[in-house]
Amino acid sequence: MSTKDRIMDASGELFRRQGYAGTGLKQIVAEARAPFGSIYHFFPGGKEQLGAEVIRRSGAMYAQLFVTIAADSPDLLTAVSRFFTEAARDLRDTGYADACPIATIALEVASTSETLRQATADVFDDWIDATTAYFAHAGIARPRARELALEVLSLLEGAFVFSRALRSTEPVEVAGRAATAAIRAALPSA
Amino acid sequence: MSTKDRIMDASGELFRRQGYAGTGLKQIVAEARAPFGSIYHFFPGGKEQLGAEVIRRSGAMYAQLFVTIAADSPDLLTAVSRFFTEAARDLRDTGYADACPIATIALEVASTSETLRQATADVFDDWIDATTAYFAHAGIARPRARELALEVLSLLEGAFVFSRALRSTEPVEVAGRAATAAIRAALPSA
DNA sequence: GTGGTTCTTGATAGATTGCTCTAGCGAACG
DNA sequence: CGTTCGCTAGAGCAATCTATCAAGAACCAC
Repeated sequence: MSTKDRIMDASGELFRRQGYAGTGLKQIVAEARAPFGSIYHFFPGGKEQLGAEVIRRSGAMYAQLFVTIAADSPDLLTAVSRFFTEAARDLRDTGYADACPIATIALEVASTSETLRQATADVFDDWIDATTAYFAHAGIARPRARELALEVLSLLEGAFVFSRALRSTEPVEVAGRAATAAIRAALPSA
Repeated sequence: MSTKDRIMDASGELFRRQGYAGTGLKQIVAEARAPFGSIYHFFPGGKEQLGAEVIRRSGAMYAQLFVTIAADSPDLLTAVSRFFTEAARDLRDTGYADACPIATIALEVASTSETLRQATADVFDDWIDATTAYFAHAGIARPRARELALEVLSLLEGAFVFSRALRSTEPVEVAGRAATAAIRAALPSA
């Protein structure tokens, strides 16, 4: 794996777990087993450019994770249910460290760095649009599909906050059931 | 107002907006118009003790905010609806800076400081228990009331993440409608 | 007043931060 | 072989971080 990839992987993992401000560049190169200078070779814009690229890449990878799960699920409800179940399992298996790859950064930078805030906003917009389209494809009218997308994604992100702090999968599991219930109610008959 | 109170107020506001790691003690004393040494006079445990006390106090104040709104609302649905509407208004009025007082810290410290993680967990446990009791008092069976509490609180926290990043009140407004719909469906008849 | 306690105050230490800089390695190409 | 170029490598800089310390100010009990 290339040095740039190792730096981005290490950054993504550290940012996700301890945030942007809480992660030093020295810690990143140590984790990535990369020379310090390489950061500024690949990311001349410094920490902020690294942060922006990591946000966009991590966000896209997380969206892809849902696509993969949806691809081999028989229907929409199963796909969503599995995504929450998988998220709960990942949380438990990582000691409640790995939840949303960008939520921690999003809250940190929303009022401190316009560049990074924009990166998180772009990722979230993509997620919302993709989820809306996915629900619309299942027969839910567009405006309702968007509301439902925001509802399901909010349930996921909010449950992550509680599950990580409480060190319990209960919030994510409950949120998963609430999400499928909401979708089932919005689906055109049955 | 006492120096200690000014320090805690300033810390609460800064932690909420830019996180724990992203806020320096120098910045806190500047904002609080307090001498630097006073931090270590009132919080001998340093930044971590200050953080823990701010988390517990901010968490309790936020719970009190809901109690106040609920006190002069005719019923449960109105109270919840008003809380989300109020949250959306606060977000807009502060330039999308002030949302949950401890969510940013909660995600940051969940895997880095057991002391602070415990403080956020205690606050969240209180919120969940209080909300569960509030729903149970309205006639919803206990196990279902707890699930509903987790669902509503997750909707709120998740919507905060999106609203701050997207600089839009839409997520919080949609979450508010979803929360009231879920409660209405769980209420014993009508 | 006097003694004692609480609080204020900022200089300073020591570590760490993001970042810059230069030197050198090693493969590709004429 | 010699030159070039992408990348490695880490020493070092200015700034900032948390934390400590000792001295002074303000207040209370006696």
